[in-house]
Amino acid sequence: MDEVFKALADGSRRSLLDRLHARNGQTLGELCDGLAMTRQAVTKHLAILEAANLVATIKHGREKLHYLNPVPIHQIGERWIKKFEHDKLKALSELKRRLESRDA
Amino acid sequence: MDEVFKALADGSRRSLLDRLHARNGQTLGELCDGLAMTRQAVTKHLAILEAANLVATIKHGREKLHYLNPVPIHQIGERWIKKFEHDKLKALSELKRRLESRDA
DNA sequence: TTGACATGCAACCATTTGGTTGCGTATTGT
DNA sequence: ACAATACGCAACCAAATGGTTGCATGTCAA
Repeated sequence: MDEVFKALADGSRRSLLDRLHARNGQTLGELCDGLAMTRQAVTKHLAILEAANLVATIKHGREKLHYLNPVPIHQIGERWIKKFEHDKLKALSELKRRLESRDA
Repeated sequence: MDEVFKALADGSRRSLLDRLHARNGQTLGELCDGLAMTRQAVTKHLAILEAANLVATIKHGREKLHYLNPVPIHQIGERWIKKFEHDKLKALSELKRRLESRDA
């Protein structure tokens, strides 16, 4: 879980996931297009995403195809974010009350 | 948004949020209890969470009270995670198909 | 009033991170 | 056959990160 959070922490990596979401199965070269970064840097980012199980790859000849795996993202939503949604209003009103009364 | 992702990337910070979720409005000293870390380190983590708008603080005498703000967490769920949930099955089956057939 | 308590602030440190350059290797199209 | 293509690997680098120690400051209680 920590690996997934760390992988998602970087904007370049999130945009790589976005691009795979837009078109799945892209090669390394395709994923490099338009990026202000060397191919080797992109490789490192993809390796981190792969280690976090967010992308899966298969070699096809001399090309490497990258596939998005949205399951860990979904898990973060279910196992982590969900528990904070419950008390959204509760927490807000509690803070407001505290802010308004100095005599707590 | 990037600030929130970065803030959530650290396990210590996530556990601070968990502790505030369990009991809101804790002081710095209370949040330090049981942590294998100096008070100053905890202060830095809380500052990062505050900069990401994940906690709000109010000074009360010589103590500083910390309140959880779950809104940015909720926003990540809505604006980022949600769009990846849609094609969960689609992506999986697509990958499976690729893995099974070498002749793509 | 004064000592203990809760916190703030700054300098410093090691490690991690995100990126580079350079070179090697396998595959492919002509 | 061979040059171009697509990628892998390793060394290196600057900056960010996560932590520390030391000291200063404001507040409360006896």
